[in-house]
Amino acid sequence: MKYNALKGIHDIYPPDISLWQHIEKVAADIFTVFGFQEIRAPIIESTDIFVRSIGETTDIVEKEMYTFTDKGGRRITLRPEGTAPVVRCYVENYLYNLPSPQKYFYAGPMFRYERPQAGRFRQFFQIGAEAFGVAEPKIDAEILSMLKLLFERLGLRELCFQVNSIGCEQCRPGYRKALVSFFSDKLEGLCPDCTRRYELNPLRILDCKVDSCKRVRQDAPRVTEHLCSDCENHFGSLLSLLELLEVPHSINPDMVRGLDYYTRTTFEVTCEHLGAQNAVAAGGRYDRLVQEFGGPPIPAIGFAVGMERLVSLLKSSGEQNIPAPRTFIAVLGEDAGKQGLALANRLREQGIWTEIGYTGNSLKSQMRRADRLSAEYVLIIGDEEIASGNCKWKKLSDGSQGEIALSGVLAFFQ
RNA sequence: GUGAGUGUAGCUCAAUGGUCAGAGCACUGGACUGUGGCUCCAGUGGUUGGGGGUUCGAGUCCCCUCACUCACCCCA
Repeated sequence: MKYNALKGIHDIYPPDISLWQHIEKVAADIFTVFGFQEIRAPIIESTDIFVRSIGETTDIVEKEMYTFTDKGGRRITLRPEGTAPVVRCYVENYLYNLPSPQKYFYAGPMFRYERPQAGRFRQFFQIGAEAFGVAEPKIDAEILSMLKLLFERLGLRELCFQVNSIGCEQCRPGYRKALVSFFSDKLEGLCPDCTRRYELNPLRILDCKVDSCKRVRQDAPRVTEHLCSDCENHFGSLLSLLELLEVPHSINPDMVRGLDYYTRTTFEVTCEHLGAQNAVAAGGRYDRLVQEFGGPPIPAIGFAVGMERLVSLLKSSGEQNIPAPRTFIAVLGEDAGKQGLALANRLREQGIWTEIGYTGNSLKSQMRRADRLSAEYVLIIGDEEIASGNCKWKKLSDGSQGEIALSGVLAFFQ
């Protein structure tokens, strides 16, 4: 019987894994200098947590969640995103009593039951960050410049930073009304999906890809023109801070995020080389969620980076650094096999990556394997070497070789 | 959930309905009894995704099914 991984769920293994590790390391380093600390929230939570935060009528909650009942009859869901568990943790453990702001980052798998396509999987990894306790747009700008630095460090170019403000509970209802009245006499020009959106969530008509909908909405009211004065000031200062921090960006008033908890600032980082799923990172402010989860009214903002999308961009844009062993021990014969193994062990104890050949293989094939591994040195041990107490070394990059005492090998590599 | 496309060796791909389904790469060995890359030679590797049908004959045509891919939708 041959088994396959589940649809939309992929293994990650060498050589790709080194790229994943590299991204995770660079991200952790950058987040750390911005004062973010790692947080590890569970992968499964009560279903309710996601329903309440993401929104009952969103697609994620309505049809994309992996939900089951556990043996105790509890409704459980595999997290479809990372913010809700972090907020739950923040509130449950009274982390708002710690000095503000509290800033966290996380990395791990998320799950959504969707039809897989380029850049979209049922299990996908996100690296995300959340900052609690600052209402000022300063932190919004910091977060965006942190993302800019991350992508720069990873060597990514041609990214497009888009920002928007979708207002707050004060001004959004008014904007929604304005949209509804704008579209009320234009319904026949909209696609079937948008006529449904008109009822449920008219803001989503703004990011429909159908041409006729694009035409119909051309003169639709802009969210940025319907902000209350607080939101307008907030957005205005964010834009000027982005100038100050030299984060190139464009304002996209049609950008509507799919999660209900967002307020004010929303943003997306997209790349045209990604295909239909072109967002490599996205996020926004969620000033009401902590309170919604039973905490005090604490503002917050966060984002998530899509690992698979990032990996695919990095794979197509640069060459990978595949890690290589420092030395390869080629052995000829039983005794040499044993001595080589013992030597390998001593080298490894010193933190030197050592590979060893197996006596069944010819020297030629062992050399070939050392070459394929890109080992820096090969040590050759056979009967002659055991008898003389020396072994041969060869540097593969230039072919130079020589002899050293078996007892001096450790020093040779240090 | 809807639509389209593709399934042949580990990978990338050939093969008018007609001998035994091939090539390159990779892997193993040899040429070079103990020295990698380059070259040459050989070997390993296939239920042509699975099932049914048409036919003297199916990798090729038809039907069903499964898987994958892309797009819609949705989103990281």
